[in-house]
Amino acid sequence: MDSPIKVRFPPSPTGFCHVGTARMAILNYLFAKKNGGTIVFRSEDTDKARSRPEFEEDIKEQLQWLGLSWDEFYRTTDLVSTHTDAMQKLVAEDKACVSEEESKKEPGTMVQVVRLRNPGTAITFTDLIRGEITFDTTELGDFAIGRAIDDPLYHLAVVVDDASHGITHVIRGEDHISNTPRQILIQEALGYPRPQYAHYPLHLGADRSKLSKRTGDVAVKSYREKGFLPQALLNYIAVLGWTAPSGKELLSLTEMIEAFDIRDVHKSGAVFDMEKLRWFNREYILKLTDDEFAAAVLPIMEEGMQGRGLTWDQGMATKLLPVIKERVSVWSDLSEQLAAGEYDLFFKDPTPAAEEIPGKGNTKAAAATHLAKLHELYIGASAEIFDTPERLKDTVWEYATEQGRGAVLWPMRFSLSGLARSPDPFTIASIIGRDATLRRLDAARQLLI
RNA sequence: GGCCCCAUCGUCUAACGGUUAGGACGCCGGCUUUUCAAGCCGUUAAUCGGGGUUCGAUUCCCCGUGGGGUCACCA
Repeated sequence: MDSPIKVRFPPSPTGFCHVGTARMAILNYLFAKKNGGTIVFRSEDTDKARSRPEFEEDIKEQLQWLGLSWDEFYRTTDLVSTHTDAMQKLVAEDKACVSEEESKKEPGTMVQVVRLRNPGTAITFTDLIRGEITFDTTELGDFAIGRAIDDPLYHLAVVVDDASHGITHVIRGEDHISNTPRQILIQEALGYPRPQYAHYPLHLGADRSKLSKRTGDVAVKSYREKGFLPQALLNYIAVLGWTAPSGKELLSLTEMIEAFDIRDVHKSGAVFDMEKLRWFNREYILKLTDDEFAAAVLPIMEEGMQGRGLTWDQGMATKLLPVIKERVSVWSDLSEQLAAGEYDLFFKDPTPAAEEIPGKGNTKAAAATHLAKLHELYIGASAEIFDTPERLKDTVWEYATEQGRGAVLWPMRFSLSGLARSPDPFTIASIIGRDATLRRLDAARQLLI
């Protein structure tokens, strides 16, 4: 009977939750869930100077936002007495020693340091992702495991904590590969069992160096603030460095758990590609129901309208939803479009420049004629044609085709939008309605004479 | 520099000795009811180099080269 699988999320609360933290959590989560294991969230706060509660809070919050969870929570410092016991045991057995040394941080002052007496053996361990890895540990020397007998350092704390909690699998980034022999040495000195190790590659910045603040955005919170959907970020981070046997990229958390096998995690680092993340996000936006989409978009629009000094019109905004859906990959795109005034035309009449109304190669006189004709066709048609862009198109299509579509449609679109780039004229007309359409067509025509 | 890890299109990857080296994102081009967006279709593009092993290497081995990680009284 195998012992139950148990993994850990061991972030140190010395910074905000970044994508590397998320990646660590996702891989551990998928592995645990796939194998019926449990997860313990351990806040590694042994560095008292740099650890801060708000960082710990942020890490929990962002991980939960992504849809992840854990079964137990504790802080490394909760176990200091256990760490002290372990160090005392090592000292008593002469496997470690306490020495007085000159402080490296404050030269001149003497400080106590606990060091492991390194037997200098070769350590070989099997990595679930990379296979056998061997280190000659003599070069490590008698490395430090505590600042004092009651003040453990990272390596000692990790080993004692993992053993105390019965951790069976240590899944972490490859920056920990070289830490592994040290930790195994401590385990062996303490007589602890060795967990299974798996080291996954790191995410890289565009310049292929370790992803950092310098090489790109790393805070999960900043992606959240930009308006990325948690499912999309989660999916992208998971798939960047792991491929499901099916080869599918778009996977829900449930599907990922189902398909997960630690052996399918890649060996080499991958560049974090913002464009592809945006594509994932758009795919997830498209999966949203109309209600979910409206709930997310309307508040952003209201804020954007305020920013433009325009009166909020929820009915109009609601009619605009389909137009927005095809122009947005991330919510921040919408904020930017709003700020650029791209949607102003739906909330107030535009002020098109007369010279731009005809469009290239056409005269003002011709444009004025076309606008007059469009006005005539629409005013004579039944009001229901404004219900759909298709009917609005059908009403004038024959005329437009006959006169040259560009020559007719550009003036129409420009009169309605006042913009060189905008949604098509029929869509605009159906959204702003009959009155506004007729009014704008006529106003533009008058500018031309 | 020592040690460790890694190496297929621009990017993310598939191909577990035999494929016209496949897919995705992006790029570029085309189509669709003017512009923009979206959508659809299509094109371009890769096995780091050199030795082996083998009838046959992207795949196995060795050596280079390149990239990354790590060498704390941080985690």
